[in-house]
Amino acid sequence: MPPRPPVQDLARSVYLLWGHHPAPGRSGLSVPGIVAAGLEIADAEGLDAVSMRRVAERLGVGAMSLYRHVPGKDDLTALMVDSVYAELYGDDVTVPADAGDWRDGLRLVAARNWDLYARHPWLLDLRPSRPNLGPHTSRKYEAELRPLDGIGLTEVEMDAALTLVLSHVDSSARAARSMSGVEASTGMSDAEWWQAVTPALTQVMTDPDLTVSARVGSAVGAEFNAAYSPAHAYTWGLETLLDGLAARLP
Amino acid sequence: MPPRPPVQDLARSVYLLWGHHPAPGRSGLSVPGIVAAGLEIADAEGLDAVSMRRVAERLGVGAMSLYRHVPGKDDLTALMVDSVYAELYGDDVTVPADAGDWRDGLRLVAARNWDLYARHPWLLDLRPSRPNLGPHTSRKYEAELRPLDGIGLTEVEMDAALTLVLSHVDSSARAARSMSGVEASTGMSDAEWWQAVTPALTQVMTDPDLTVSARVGSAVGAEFNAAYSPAHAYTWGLETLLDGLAARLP
DNA sequence: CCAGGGTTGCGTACGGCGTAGAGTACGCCG
DNA sequence: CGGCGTACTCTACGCCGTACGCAACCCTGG
Repeated sequence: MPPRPPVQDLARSVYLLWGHHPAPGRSGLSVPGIVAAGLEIADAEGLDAVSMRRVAERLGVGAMSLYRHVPGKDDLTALMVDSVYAELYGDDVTVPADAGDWRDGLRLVAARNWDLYARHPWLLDLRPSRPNLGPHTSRKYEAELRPLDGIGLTEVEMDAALTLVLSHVDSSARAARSMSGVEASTGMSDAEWWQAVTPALTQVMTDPDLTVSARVGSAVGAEFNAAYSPAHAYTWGLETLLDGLAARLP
Repeated sequence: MPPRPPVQDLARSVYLLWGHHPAPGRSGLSVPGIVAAGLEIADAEGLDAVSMRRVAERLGVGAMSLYRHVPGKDDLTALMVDSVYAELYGDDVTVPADAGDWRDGLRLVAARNWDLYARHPWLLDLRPSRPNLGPHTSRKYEAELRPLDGIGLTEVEMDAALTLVLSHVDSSARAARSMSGVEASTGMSDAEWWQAVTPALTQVMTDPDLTVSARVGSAVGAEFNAAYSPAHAYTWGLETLLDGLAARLP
């Protein structure tokens, strides 16, 4: 059982996210610089490669120097997340709502998040935790709720609807990465992996009950090797969701 | 860049999942025993508490002894996951399909997964990776696809529809845990956390654009403190999804 | 110009992790 | 009872996050 963090630390984390951080010292070290270094490492080598020592090394500084500016690794990660969320809609929280009707708004929301995952796949590796309360995260939430405002949903339903859309994007992006991108972190493409695993699998998986999944699996596999586009699964799921939401409107 | 795992290791992992493991040695150490120990630790203290040393300690054995039976930590985790999936439908892959029409089938699938997350919250902490190809995972997939068979969807759509439902359960379960359960791993309840964070947040979050999210946030918060049930968000989202799927049928 | 002191940065160290590889002790078979 | 193969364990390596205390620096007051 870890010791409970003092209230003061939680407050400090909030202040830090909202820009209350010390001015650069004599080595030029600053919170934005540290976050930028972390982002470069994460974008290039994945989340696991981001350690305090690596970040410090990239900045030409001792590992412990970072702690003058950032309380710890978790706060650094939170800062990184909040930082990339700034890319979504610029500073304009009305972007999704201005895209058209509520369906167009949600399509834009989904597309922007989809693209963000493509640029920063490490976002998919974050461990679930408390909500991140940074400024850009807040504006993201605001911007993404707005297209749902005034169309007949309760507040709680608005939140649930948005969550539905975002979690679909999340899982689609995960599937897409698993198909085309984990090579960067494992040194092995998805095709190579399947090729390596299939012999053992066919030898051992003799379960006669697996009729439907065998058919579906081979169909999906066929599409994979052909021109299967995870973007298609993403779009299909999104439109399905939107139809479901439409059925919930007055 | 980590070294790519030899093909042989991947095959070994598959064999291991499907029950090809050495007989217990003189200290009684066996793969099922190791997995059981890991599960007890994970259920009681979360996934982070499961280290090779802890598992070995619980079995009264040296840490390295585990490696005679299990190639490494990742394989142990995969075994743990496959093991809990056995709880879902027993050995009967027809359970969801027998629940009624396809909607009832998916409702049952969702409910069983929801309950599984309640029993084993650490499932939410798994890092996304390659699919787990164990026997119970395979039967899970089969069982959950069956209610979708023959209702007019293509194979690829069947897979997408199932993914939609499962990812909704996943994100709902995550929200539910964040509301009522992270205390076990952080030593602090959600209410305490909000209470600790709110003062700093209100002081710093003065963004005038946050109109909709302020309203939604406070509405959701009000429901939280009252009789808000994450189960409601789960049910609402599920029914929305099912309506959307219905609209996709011929 | 110098002295003092507070701030900033860093070196060392601790306790953890996963696990490679060499060493040990056990049980079985002859 | 001897010997041997295997099941287990020990030590060690290179990582991790970070507590602690010292050193180097800048800024201020004289």
